[in-house]
Amino acid sequence: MSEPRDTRSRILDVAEELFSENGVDRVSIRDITKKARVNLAAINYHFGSKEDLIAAVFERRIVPMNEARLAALDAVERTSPMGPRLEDILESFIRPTIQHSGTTTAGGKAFSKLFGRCLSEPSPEIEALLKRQFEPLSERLNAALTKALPKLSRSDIFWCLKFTFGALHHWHLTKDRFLPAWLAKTEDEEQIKKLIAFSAAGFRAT
Amino acid sequence: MSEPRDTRSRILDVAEELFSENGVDRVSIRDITKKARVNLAAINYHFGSKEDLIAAVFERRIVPMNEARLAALDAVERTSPMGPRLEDILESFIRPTIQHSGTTTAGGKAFSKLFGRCLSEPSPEIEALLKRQFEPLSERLNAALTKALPKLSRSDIFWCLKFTFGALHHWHLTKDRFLPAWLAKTEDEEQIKKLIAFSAAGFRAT
DNA sequence: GTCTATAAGGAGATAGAC
DNA sequence: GTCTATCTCCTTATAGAC
Repeated sequence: MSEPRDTRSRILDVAEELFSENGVDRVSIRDITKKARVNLAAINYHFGSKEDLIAAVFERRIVPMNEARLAALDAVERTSPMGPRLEDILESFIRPTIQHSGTTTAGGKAFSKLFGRCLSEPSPEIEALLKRQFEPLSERLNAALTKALPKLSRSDIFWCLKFTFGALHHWHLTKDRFLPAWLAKTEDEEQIKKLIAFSAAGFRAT
Repeated sequence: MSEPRDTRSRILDVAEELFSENGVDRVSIRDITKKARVNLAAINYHFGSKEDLIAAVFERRIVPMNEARLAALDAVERTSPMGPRLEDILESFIRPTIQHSGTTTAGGKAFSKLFGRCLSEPSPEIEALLKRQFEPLSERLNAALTKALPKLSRSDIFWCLKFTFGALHHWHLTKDRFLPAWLAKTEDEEQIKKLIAFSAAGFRAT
């Protein structure tokens, strides 16, 4: 089970690893097919083009991640019919970040870099992909937050959510880089809790 | 004055614009020399290689930006010998972001994308460049924040600063993308103030 | 400093056999 | 579905004339 799998999956796994390690533009389809030990023509056969492969690699992670976020938001809204606490709303979209691009698997480690790359990637295809994947989630979060913080304007909520997402993403992207020698090791779980507290206070101060 | 300039500067200007628009790997030296109306061989003559050109483009912005951050930190420390307020420390590194990669010039707009790209760029040269450019600033900020928030541990300060930097960077990178139709237009100046208040509350809640 | 010409190689994609 | 062979194009970098 650790090696066979079908050609398509092997390509996805290797592509994710290499893309995040070296950047999509610096990885050739030759690099991928060689490492995956599949034929050079397999990528074009299974995915159509390199561009479509990039989208497939990305969607394989982001779709379940955002589904988990929506499910978590559903869950807290069901539990608190009066509207969930701010912290619970924030947790519903922060926690799936580490659970689904988890630090456990090699591919998971890879994904945050790939996502960061997509954010600064100006390709219209990727821009559309991001919009499609995040718009419904963003709408739901904004609605829940508006209910939890009735004194804030919609704009304020939108921008605070952007700050929070930025903090989350940058933490995830660089949590094992640029660390000073004196820094104590901390569990992801603890850092998530800190981020939730940090952001919640930020929202309330606005 | 709007067009002549020397070959070297013309290359830097055009490279910054094209790199951020299309990504460093998707821009060839041919694209740059053509648009800058200089000879194809000029990049290798003036900069040595494409890689060195990328570093030069990046450093041209980041060096003065971080100098401005350090100068602002010096200034608030001089004004408050007992140690500056948390908000003033945060402002000293947040404000230069918009002033130096300013939204005024075309090149400035370009820079935040280029920076985002560098953060998710795994090239060892760029990683070293970032480290060299940010380590002294990070040390200074951590020291000032430790003084302003004596109850926090060094680790907590480090991670909160990372959250803040992430929020700042992501805001800057996406402040004119992924915006819902209903969103009211806001000035950068106002958003900076919101970010300072947001982060300061986050630090104090930790 | 600037230019032309070219070297030397890697890229994505596909036709067509098996 | 898989493979080989190949087409076509574009890349960075440099040698050497002006």
